[in-house]
Amino acid sequence: MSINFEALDLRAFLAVAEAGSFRAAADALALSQPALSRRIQRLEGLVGGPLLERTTRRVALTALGRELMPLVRRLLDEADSGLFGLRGAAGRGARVTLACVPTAAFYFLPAVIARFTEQLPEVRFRILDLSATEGLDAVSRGEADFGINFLGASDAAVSFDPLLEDPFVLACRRDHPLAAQARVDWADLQPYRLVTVGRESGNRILLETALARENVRMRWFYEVTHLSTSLGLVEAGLGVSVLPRLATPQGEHPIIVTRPITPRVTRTIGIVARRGRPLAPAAQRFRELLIETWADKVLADKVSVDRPRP
Amino acid sequence: MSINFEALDLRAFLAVAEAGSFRAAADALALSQPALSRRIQRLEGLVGGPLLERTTRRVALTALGRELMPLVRRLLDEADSGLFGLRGAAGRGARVTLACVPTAAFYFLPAVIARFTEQLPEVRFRILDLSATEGLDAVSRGEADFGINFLGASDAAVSFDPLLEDPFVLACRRDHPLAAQARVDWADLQPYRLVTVGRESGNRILLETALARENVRMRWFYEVTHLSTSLGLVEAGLGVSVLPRLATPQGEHPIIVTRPITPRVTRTIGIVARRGRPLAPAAQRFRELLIETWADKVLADKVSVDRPRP
DNA sequence: GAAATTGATGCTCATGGCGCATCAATAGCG
DNA sequence: CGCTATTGATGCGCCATGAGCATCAATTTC
Repeated sequence: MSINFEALDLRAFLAVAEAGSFRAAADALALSQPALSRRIQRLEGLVGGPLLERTTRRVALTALGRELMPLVRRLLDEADSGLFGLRGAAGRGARVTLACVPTAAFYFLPAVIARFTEQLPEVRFRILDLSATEGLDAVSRGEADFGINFLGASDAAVSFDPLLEDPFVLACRRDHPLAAQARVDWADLQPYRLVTVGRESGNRILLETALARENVRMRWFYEVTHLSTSLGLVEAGLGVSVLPRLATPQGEHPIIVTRPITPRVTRTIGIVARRGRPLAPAAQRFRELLIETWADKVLADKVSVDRPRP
Repeated sequence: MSINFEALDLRAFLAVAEAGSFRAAADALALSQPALSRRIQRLEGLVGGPLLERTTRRVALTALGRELMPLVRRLLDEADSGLFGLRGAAGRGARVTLACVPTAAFYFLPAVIARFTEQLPEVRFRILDLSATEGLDAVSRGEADFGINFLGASDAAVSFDPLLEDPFVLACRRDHPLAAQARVDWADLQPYRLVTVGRESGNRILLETALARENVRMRWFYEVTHLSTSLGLVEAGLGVSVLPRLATPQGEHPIIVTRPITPRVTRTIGIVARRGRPLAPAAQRFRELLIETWADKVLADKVSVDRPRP
């Protein structure tokens, strides 16, 4: 039969021996005096005899207690230095590598990285600013600990934890006729030249798939490689653009405004990570902080889109 | 901040590592599989990272887990051998020394020693068969772990835990006139020759003190050193005797009978132990068993006669 | 002798740990 | 490739445990 002590039992004994008082020891361990008294009694039960000789005014070790002291010191020293060393190894010098679509990177990461750095200042970050498909590949190949992406929900090799629903919106100049409307229909966009990203872009694929379901065809006049270039052309007055909300200017912009489009088309942004492979401690910790920070801000019901391969 | 692990956490981890299976490890530790799974999760939380990489069919240590293994082995080995060594010291080769008045020794001890020996067969007993005053001195001087005595209740140097109230009764031959009565008064004893023990005897002192309060004088014809000799003289027909109930034959005796005497005079038999000095583990254990065995058989309400020195 | 302080204990309540039921995932086999 | 058996994880309910509060008896100091 093994003896199932708790570290707190040993710490209680050590604290009493060093403080010479149950009350002082209780304070040192953030316990009440009765709680500490019971811890000592529990240890005495485990060991099989009294460890302390005490009156209401005096505490001293018994012979058995004196015999136990070096063992308790050794056990706690080894446990503390060993476990702290391991916990430190989980953090110190560690690097978290993330594959993020750019819009997500700038929106999600700064505040969370700031919080994280308060707790584990030595962890470094490597942020792969990639397209959605490239980011997904990086996660699948193990080149990134995890990614923030809007693709992956139907990929069996990765898990997908949604963070939020990001709607596609119209971006146009303030003096554009459509700017006068509080919201626009997809049909309202027909008369105007549209600026879009390339057809291999994840956003483009997503949008066109959604619009096909709504029986809507878009007239693309300008095709660019990056979403930020889209906004440049809109600002120059060459057309309007349909962009994810997070890709548009946050807050007031002197020239560009955004308008919601109905019927509403959204993309789900979430955390993608390779299945069956635990994250390194620092990455795991960061992931938890990310979810903790943004889960409260989910704009729609959190949707579990993680489904097994057929 | 310290890490408050439990020995069971460490044992769970070790068991899984050795068994290669949560279920097998759970069996080894007499836990259910879910309980063991949670123990592992708890340890991973304490350490700050995953210790095991597992699917439903395969369990392997992570790098962090491999790093933790030697520390866990060392901690548990040290704790187990150290604590078992101490627990053994509490039991093995131990000797319990008791100072008992003879009547108590034969009445109280046999059954309890039998029970005790079932649990700790290697503990030896030394029973000092002493008079009450000698027994009290032996306890006070530390020559005995504790004593069973009817003196000591008002002695500040010892604690007194009552076990039972033992009344003084009349012992006479079956053919004696007093044997015809169901009970006798102290006055009924006046016409007869009394056999008693020496005036330095604790029983004698106790009895005379009690009778003085009842305004009763005794006519002692025979004075002997031991209570057992009293019974011999009664049996020989030389007189009657007043003895503690426990000193008289238990059960049927062909020649001697006992009769209760009114008003009732009793002595309180209890455990006396030196104050402020914890008992050695085996003695403490025996004392607990003694109380446990006999506390249920207290003939009168348990009386707390232990009072502080003025 | 009174007062202050301490360790132990009774009591209550919230929490934690366990086992059961169940699910999803995995591996083996046909 | 589909089916089956088994496993680790999780939700849930229940019960035991551990904590703090109130209080007591004992000790020490003044």
